[in-house]
Amino acid sequence: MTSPTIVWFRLDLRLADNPALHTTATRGGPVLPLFVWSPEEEAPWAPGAASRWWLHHSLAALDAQLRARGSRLIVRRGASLPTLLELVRETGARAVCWNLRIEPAIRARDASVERALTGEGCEVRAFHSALLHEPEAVQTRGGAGPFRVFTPFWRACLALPDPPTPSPPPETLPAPARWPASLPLDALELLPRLSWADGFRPLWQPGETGARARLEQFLAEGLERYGETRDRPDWAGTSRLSPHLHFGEISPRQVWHAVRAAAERRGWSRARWRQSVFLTELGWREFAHHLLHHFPHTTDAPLREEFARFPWRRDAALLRAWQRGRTGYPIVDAGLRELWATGWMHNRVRMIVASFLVKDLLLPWQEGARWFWDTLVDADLANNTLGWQWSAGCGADAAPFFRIFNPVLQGRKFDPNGDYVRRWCPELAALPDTWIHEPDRAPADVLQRAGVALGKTYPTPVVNHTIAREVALEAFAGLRRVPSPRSTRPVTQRAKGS
DNA sequence: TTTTGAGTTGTTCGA
DNA sequence: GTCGAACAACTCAAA
Repeated sequence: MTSPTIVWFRLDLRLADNPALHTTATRGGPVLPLFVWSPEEEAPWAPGAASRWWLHHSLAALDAQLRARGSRLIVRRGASLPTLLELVRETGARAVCWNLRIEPAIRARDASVERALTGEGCEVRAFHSALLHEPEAVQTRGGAGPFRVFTPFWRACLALPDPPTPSPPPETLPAPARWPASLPLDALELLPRLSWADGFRPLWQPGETGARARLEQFLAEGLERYGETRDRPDWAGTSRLSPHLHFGEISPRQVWHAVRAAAERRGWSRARWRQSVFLTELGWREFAHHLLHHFPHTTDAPLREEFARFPWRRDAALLRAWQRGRTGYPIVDAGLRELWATGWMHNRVRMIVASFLVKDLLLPWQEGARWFWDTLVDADLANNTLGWQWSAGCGADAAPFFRIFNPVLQGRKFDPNGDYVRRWCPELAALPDTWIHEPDRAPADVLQRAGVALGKTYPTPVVNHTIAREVALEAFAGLRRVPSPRSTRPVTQRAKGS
């Protein structure tokens, strides 16, 4: 009998389109599915509290699926390498397979694990499956380094051959003669001690089955009008696949090919589905991973170096007001409360609250990235880093610095009836539409009739947006006044009118 | 090498 | 109320 092979599950908690599992299952010999909980190795970006909640349920789902195929998930806790070596010794395994991750800390760890395992005479095989295209496969024509602008990056991706067709889940997985010990999932203590995550459960179905169901529902109901509906937080216009994609319960290749199949059923042209807004969002996920792969320091430091001397504020009270959804700007507060209650926030609102933190409050984007990291069930290092650097204007393909969201206008435009605000800020629910996004300007009698007492039942604005905008523009302009050390040009004149 | 066109997601102001 | 222009300058990617 062939010796057993360990399949080391990480962010690929699925059976279908899982090359590490597929390769192992097809070559015969017992399969040992393993998950190792080693958050210390991911520091300083170990999974946050909301991610742990998701991970617990996703691992339970994976174990159930494995058991349906005569297998099971071995759960261990501790440093990856000694844990793997121990299992190798216990079982006589001769090979370890996994699917690659691109996070800097993980890449470094995997490299040393691979060296050590190989040194012990263990075969190691690592596969790409987290992206449509391997990071090195997407290159500028001149070979002048990685892409830093989304549009040409995505054009280059679309010019590549379609990503490989996903493999089906293995029908059976040969079991070892004797199963090695496994911790019960609860021993990992992934679930919160306090019951703050109770609100998550009815909204999400972690695991491969839930991911597939979510995708099918979106393809049936959301794909057609995604371009128009995706910006409306009061509607369910987005796919909500992000946590499933993050944990690898579904792969971008599966999404790609499912979109293609759905489009072909509807007779869409090849150009139409490949250039659809939804697949372009998958392109942003690719781009985020591409950037993290090539610029690993950007998780903590701005890509545009001049932003390192930006005069960010340090104000714990302001930060706390933002985190708790008590800024006095309803669309901002609604978003942050949705995040707290559900572990997720609509993409449009993520941009609004990010712009508000960075440009209205002048708090460092890293604080926002940290908060999202701890509270989002879809917290993903590549996407989170890209999103925050983009919002702060310090990233690769960043928003121009003068693009400062007006939270009142954004609210009116994307939550025109105030349904989203009323849902998450119920203390404002009785306000008429006219004032729902701007309660501090509502006449006193309107507030009274709606039962709103500003400063008591709902906060007065923590900053005046008009003034905050001016201050932010001035601070961003200050970055330009100081020439970079290597610059030989004269100091740029301030724009007229200042 | 130099040049050229372009760049997710916006707001404000003035006609 | 609506519409177009201005808001900066820079860097990227490709010709």
